[in-house]
Amino acid sequence: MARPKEFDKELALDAAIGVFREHGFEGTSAGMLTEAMKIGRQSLYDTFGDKWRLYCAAVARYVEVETRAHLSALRGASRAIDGLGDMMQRVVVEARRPCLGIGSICEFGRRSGELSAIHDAAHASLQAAIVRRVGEAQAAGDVRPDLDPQEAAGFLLGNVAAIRLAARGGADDAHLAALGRLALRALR
Amino acid sequence: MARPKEFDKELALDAAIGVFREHGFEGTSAGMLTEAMKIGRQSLYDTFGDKWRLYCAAVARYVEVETRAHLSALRGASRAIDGLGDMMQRVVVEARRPCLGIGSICEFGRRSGELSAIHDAAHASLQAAIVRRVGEAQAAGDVRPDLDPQEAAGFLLGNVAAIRLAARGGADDAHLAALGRLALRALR
DNA sequence: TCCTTTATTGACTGATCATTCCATAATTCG
DNA sequence: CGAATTATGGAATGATCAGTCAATAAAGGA
Repeated sequence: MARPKEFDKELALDAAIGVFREHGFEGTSAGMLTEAMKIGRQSLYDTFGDKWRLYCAAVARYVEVETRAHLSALRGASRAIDGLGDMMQRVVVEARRPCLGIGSICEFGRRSGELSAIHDAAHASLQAAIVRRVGEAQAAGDVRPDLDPQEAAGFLLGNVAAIRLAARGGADDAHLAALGRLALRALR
Repeated sequence: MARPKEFDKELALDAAIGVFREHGFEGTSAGMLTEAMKIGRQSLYDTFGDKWRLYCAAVARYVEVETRAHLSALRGASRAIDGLGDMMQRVVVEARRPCLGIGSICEFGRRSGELSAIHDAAHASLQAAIVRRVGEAQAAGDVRPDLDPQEAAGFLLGNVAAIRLAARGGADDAHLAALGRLALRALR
C-alpha cells in the first residue's frame, strides 16, 4: 500500500510554496501540504523537519527564484531603461499568483529573525542591481539625472509590491498595466 | 468576582483591531482578543457573534476610519496638490502600525465576498475623491495634464500600500519618506 | 429591599492541529 | 534471494482552539 519511489524534494518544495502563497503560514495545515506535495505525512517531517522549517525553506527558495527572475529581466535588454521596463512588465504579467514574499512580510513583519534575514539579503542584492541599472539609464539619458538611484530603485521595488497587492485585491489587468507604466514613467 | 459595568463596545472593537492588525485573523486567538479588549470571553461572543463576525466588524470599522482620515487630509488643504501631498505624508508618518486593510487583502485575497465588499466600497469612494483632486491639481497646473486622473489616483493608492508594506518589512523613516516624495513627484 | 440587567468565569464539548511511534510495503542493491 | 533503503499510513498524544452552558456576582431601578 506504499510507493517507496524516491520523491523529488525540490518538486515537493515547489508544491508547498504554492500552498503557502495562497493561504499563508497560519492558514496552511499539514494535511493541505501533504496533499499538494503528494507525499506522506511522515516523509514531510523526515525531510523538512517541521512546518516552520518547511515554511522558511519555501520562503527562501521562492525569494531566490523570484530574485533570479528579476535580475534576468533586468539584465536581458541591452539598454538599461528597457531592462527596468522588462522587470516591471514581468511583474505585471505574473501578478495573478500571490507573492509569498509579500505574504510572509505581511504575516510576520519583523517578528522572525530567520525570515527577516532571508528577505533582507534578497532585497539588498536586488536593490543593488536596480541601482546599477538606474545609473546606466541616467548615463544614457533615459532617466532623469536629478534622481537619487537608491531612492529610484526603492521606488521601483515599492511599486512591484504595489502591483502584486493590487492584483491580490482584485484589480484588473488594465489597472495593473497602468501601475507598471506609471512607475516607469516616473523615472523619466 | 465580576464587574457588571457596561463596557464600551466601540472601545472593545478598537482593541480587537489592534490585535488583528498585528497578527491577522488566523494568527489571533479568542484569548488574545479578550485580553486586549478587557472583556470576558462570553461577552465577546454575546456582543460580536463569533471570531469571523468580529473580524469583519473590525475590518469594516478600520477601513471606515482610515478612509475618513484619507479624505480629511485630501480636503484639508486649499490647493489640490497639497491635499494629495498631505495624504501621502500622513501615510508616511503613521506607517509604523500595520495596516489591517492590507493584512486582510493579503490573507484572504478575494476569497470572502463579505470582506471584498468592504474593501471595494472604501476603495471606490477613496479613488473617486482622489480623481477629483487630481483633476483640480491639473487645472491649477500642478499636475501634468497628460495624466489620466483615474490612473494617477490608482497609482497614488498603490504607493500608499507600498509605503505601508515597506514599513512592515522594516524600512526606515527616510526610505518611507522618499517613497512618499517620489510618488507625488511622479505626478508633476 | 427585591428584581432585572449585564458581565464574568469555570467547566465542558468537539474539532482540529502539529507531531511522533511503529508496523508495513515497495524498491534497489549486493 | 536477501538485506538495506525509503516512503507510507494508522494510531495515538497532547495541545490548542472556537464556541456553549450554566452558575454567579455586581450594579441599577422599582
